[in-house]
Amino acid sequence: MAKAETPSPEELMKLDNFLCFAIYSANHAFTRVYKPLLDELDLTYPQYLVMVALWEKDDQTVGSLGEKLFLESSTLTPMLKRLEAMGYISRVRDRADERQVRVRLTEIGRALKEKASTVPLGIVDATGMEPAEIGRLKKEIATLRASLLR
Amino acid sequence: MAKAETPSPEELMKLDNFLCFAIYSANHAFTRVYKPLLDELDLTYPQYLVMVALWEKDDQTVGSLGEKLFLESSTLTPMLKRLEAMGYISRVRDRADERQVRVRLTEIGRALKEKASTVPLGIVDATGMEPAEIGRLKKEIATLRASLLR
DNA sequence: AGCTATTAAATCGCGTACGATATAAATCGA
DNA sequence: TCGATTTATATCGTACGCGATTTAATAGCT
Repeated sequence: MAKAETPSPEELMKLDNFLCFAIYSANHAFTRVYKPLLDELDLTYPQYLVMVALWEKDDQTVGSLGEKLFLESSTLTPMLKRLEAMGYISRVRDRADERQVRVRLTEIGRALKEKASTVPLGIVDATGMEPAEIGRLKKEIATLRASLLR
Repeated sequence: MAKAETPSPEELMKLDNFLCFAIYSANHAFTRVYKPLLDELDLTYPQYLVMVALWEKDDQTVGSLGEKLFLESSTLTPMLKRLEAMGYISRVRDRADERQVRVRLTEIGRALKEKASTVPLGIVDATGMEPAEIGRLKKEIATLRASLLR
């Protein structure tokens, strides 16, 4: 019986057959969908992800945020400074270990969670997918990410 | 019988349940996997995607490249200038329509395709997935992208 | 205690990425 | 044909994102 064939090098070199490109362009597409929703909150898409991480667990170090978001301190530090300047978070050196910086929500930052509560529905809507289907795809991609980072 | 329930707002607000975050972080993961492979070619990951598009179809305008890659001229113009400075492509105003810039591979740029031919295999390998599975996932994500851009 | 190694953030340089705007060329209409 | 509109790139300002390096603080070892 016919086995699945290894794709020819020609087929492998077509942009539209690249899984990485699908992900690359879907990521940009998400950014565009989020833009109008996040403009209301004065957040960029990456900033929003940081806020989501903090709403889920307040008082984290730069390092632990970086682990969760898969970002380096060289990316986070400037972003966090902007969020601080906007009054959404505070950045304070840890008294017990002065190497670490503790990132905490301000009252305003915490309150923003309510205002942001309608965002996920808007996104789910834009995907045109059922929640269960979204969950399955999300899981598959998270598994892929884990393989890539191995 | 039990129907799939709509997730609670609490569940919806957890970072690890975000499809967008899975894609966002998988995209970064791909960038990291590509890095060592593309260093050999002196290309960044986005530059590589442009080259792939040109290897597939030479002599394109900035606009048509942008459509295929979902990028704006404000992103492409500087990128293309770098690829031109590296000697991989040429940028020439179209004689018939001076508004357009035709992007063409140089001999060196064309030759680079051979050197890049082993890259896709390395990536497939890093995904830990079967080609058929990769194709299916790629298709799902492309469909998602289309929904988001609708 | 004192020296070394490690760790956590921050800084720097470079390359995307986009929205808004500018510039220049082609098209369209009266 | 000429003026207004549209189209194709380019430019500018802002914000990621990372690798390499720096700085400062802690941990670890003798």
